[in-house]
Amino acid sequence: MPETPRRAVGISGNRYGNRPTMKDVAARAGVGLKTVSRVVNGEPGVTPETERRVQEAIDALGFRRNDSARVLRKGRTATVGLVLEDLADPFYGPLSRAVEEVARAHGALLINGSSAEDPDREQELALALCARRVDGLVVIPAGDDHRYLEPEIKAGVATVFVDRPAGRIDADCVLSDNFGGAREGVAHLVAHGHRRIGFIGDMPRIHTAAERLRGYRAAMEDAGIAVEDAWMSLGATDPGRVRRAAEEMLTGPAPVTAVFSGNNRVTVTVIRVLAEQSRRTALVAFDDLELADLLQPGVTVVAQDAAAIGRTAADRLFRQLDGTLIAPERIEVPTRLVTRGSGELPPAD
Amino acid sequence: MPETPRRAVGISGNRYGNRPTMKDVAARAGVGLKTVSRVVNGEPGVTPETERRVQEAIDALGFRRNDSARVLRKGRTATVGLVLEDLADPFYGPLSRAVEEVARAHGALLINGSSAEDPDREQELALALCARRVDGLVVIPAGDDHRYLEPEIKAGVATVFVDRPAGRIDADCVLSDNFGGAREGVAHLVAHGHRRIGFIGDMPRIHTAAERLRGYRAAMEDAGIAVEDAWMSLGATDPGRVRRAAEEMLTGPAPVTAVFSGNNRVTVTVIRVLAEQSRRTALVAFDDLELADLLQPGVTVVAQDAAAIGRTAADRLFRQLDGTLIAPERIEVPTRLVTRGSGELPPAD
DNA sequence: TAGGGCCTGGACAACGTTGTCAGATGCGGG
DNA sequence: CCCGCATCTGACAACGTTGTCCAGGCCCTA
Repeated sequence: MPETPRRAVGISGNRYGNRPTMKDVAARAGVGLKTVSRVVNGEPGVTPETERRVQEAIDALGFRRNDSARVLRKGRTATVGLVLEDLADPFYGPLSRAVEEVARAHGALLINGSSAEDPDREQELALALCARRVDGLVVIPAGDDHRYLEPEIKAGVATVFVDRPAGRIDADCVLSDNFGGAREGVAHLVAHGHRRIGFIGDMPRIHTAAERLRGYRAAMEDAGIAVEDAWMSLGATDPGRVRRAAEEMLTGPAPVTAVFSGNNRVTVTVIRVLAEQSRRTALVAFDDLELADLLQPGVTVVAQDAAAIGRTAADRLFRQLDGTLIAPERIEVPTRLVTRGSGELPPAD
Repeated sequence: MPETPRRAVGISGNRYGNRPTMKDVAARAGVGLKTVSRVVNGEPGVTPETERRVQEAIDALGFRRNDSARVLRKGRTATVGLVLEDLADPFYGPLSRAVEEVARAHGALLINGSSAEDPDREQELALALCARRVDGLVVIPAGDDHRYLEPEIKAGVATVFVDRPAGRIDADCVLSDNFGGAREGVAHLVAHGHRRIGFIGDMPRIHTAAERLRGYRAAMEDAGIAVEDAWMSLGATDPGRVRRAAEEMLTGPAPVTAVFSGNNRVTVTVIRVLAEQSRRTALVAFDDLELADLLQPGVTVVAQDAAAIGRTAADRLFRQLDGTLIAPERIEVPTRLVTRGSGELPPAD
C-alpha cells in the first residue's frame, strides 16, 4: 500500500509541513487525545491493547511529538545556552563539549553562540536565548556589565559565568587562576636567569588578560625587577599586531631574553616570530597547544583544563536548577605549569 | 517606587518563575493584548502615545517575549541543529562556527550535539532536534543508514549531510574530495621516491576513512606498486592503537619509508612516534594542524577547509528552506596539498 | 450634516501539548 | 442482582503567542 501523501492539495493550513499531531493519531487509533499523550510519554494507565493501537497509528503517520508545544505547557525547555567567544578557538571546543556532556546527562540540549568578543553581540545572544526560555545560561563574558541579565536571573534562569567574572552583578563564576598561573610562569623564567621578560597579551579590558598581566607584574616585583613599558604589549590577538609587538621587544639595544605569552592566539604567532630569530629566546605560554611538546624546543605552558572548567560550570548550573545551590560563588580552577624546554632556555646574552 | 515582587505567595501557578506575559503588560498599559504584540514585534498600526505606554509597561515588568509560544504559533523555530562527532575535535570547531555564522545571518540559532561517532546517539540526537522542530539539520553522519530521517525530511526539515554522505536516502551532501586528496598526497610521496608507504586511518566503516584508503590504493596502483597488507591499518583513533600500528609498520625487515595519515587525530600520534625514531620517515597527513608548519620538519598536509565546508552546507540548508533548491546534490569541496618538508624527505634506505 | 474610507485597537480562536477531573467499564463481594 | 471500587479513558482548559476580523472613531468630501 503506497503511503498516503498528507501534503494535501494546498489547503490544510497545518504548518510544520503538515505534520500529524496527537489529534490525528487519536483519530486514527480511535482513542482520546490524552491517551495518545499517555502512550507517547510512557505514562501508566493504558491497556496493552490500546497502547498497541496507538503505537500503530503513530508509526503509520510518522508522528513525532512537538516539543515546542510541550515546552509551552511544561515551562521547562531542557535546553541550556552557552555564549562563548569563538567556537573555532581550540580552547572553547573542549569547553563546549564538556558542558554538552553534563547537559546530556541531565537530558538537556545545548545551544552555542559566539559573541566574537563583542559585548553587544553577547547581550543580544544571551537575551535571545532567554527569550527561548533556556533553563540555564553559561556565559563567557565579552562585556563587563551584566545587569541586563538581572531580570532573567530573577525569573529563574540559572546562570554561570566562565573564564571571566560577571560584571556588576552577583553570580556564579568559574575561573582559571589566571593571576597565579601567570605569576608562576613568569617566576619560572626568572628562575632560569631571565630579567628582561616581555609580556604579550590580549586586550586589557578582557579580564583574563588583565589578570595575567597582574600575575606577570607580581612575579617581576617578587624578583625585584623594575618592569619597563617596552616589555608589555596588550591588544588584539591578530597575527599582525602580535608580530609587530614581538619584533619590537626582540630588537633594540636591550631586547627581552624571554617572552610570556598571555593567550593561545598570541602564542602561535609568537612561536612563529621566535622561530625566525637567530637568537634563542625563552618562552612560556598561557594555555596549552596541541603539538606544543613536539616543537623544537617544546613549548613550556601554563595549562588550563578547559574540559574541567566546562564541567564545573555546567554542574553548578544544574545544581542551581535543582535548588541545591544557594549563594553565588566564585570558583577558581588551578592551572598547571608544564615544562617542555622553551621555558628553560637560559638568557641569550 | 520599589518594583512589585511578582514572585507571589506561592499561588499563581505561573511557571517560568512567574514571568510577566503580554496579558500582564496589556493590563498594566491599559490596552488590548494584540496591541502589545504589535509593539513587541514592531508592527504598524499603533499610535506613538500608545506605543510609549506599552513600552513603559514592558520595561517596568521586565517582560520578554516567550519564543516557545511564538514558535508554536508560527511554525518556524529559527533554529537549526548540527549533529557532529565531537566538538572538541579541532576540525569541527571551525565548521560549527561557520554554520553558526550563516545561521546568524538568517536570524537563526544553532544547537550543537556530539554523536561521539555512535550511530545510535546520532539518531537519538537528530530526532530530538526534530522533536524541537528545528527548521533544518546539518548532520555529520556516524551511522550509515539515515532512513529514520525520511519522515522528517518529508515533513519539511531541511537537511544537509556533511563530511560523509547520507546512508540509503537521497539528500544534499557536502564532502571533501577525500579520494582525490589522499591520492594526491600519496602520489606526492611516490614522486619523492617512496615505494613502501604506510596508511594509518580511522575505522573503515567511516566513509572518509574508506575514501582516503581508496585514494591511497589508487595512487599506489598508478605507481605500479603492489600494496602489502602490513602497510595498512584502519581502526580507532586512540593513541594506543595508532602508536602500535605505526610502530609495527616502522619495524621489521622492510619497514615503510613513508606514512600517509588519514585523519588529524591519527596524525598527532604518528608525529609523536616518528619523532622518537632514529630513521627519518616521510609523512603526509590528511587535515591541517595548527603549528604543523613549525615542527621539524614541517608537516606536509592535505588540507581541508572546514569553514568553507560548513558555510557551503549551511547555505544549502537555507536555500532548501527558501525553496530555491529542488534536487538533492552532492557537492565536493577540493582539498589542497600544502608541502612543508615532511612529505619531501627521501626514503631512508 | 450625512456618508464613506481609513486608521487604531481589541476580542477571539488557534497552534499542539499536558494536567485535571469526571465518566465509563469491569469485576468481585455482599 | 446490585453496589462499590479500581482501572482505564476522554473532554476540557490552559500554556503565551499571533492571525483574523470587526467595531468604533476620526477626517474628509459632497
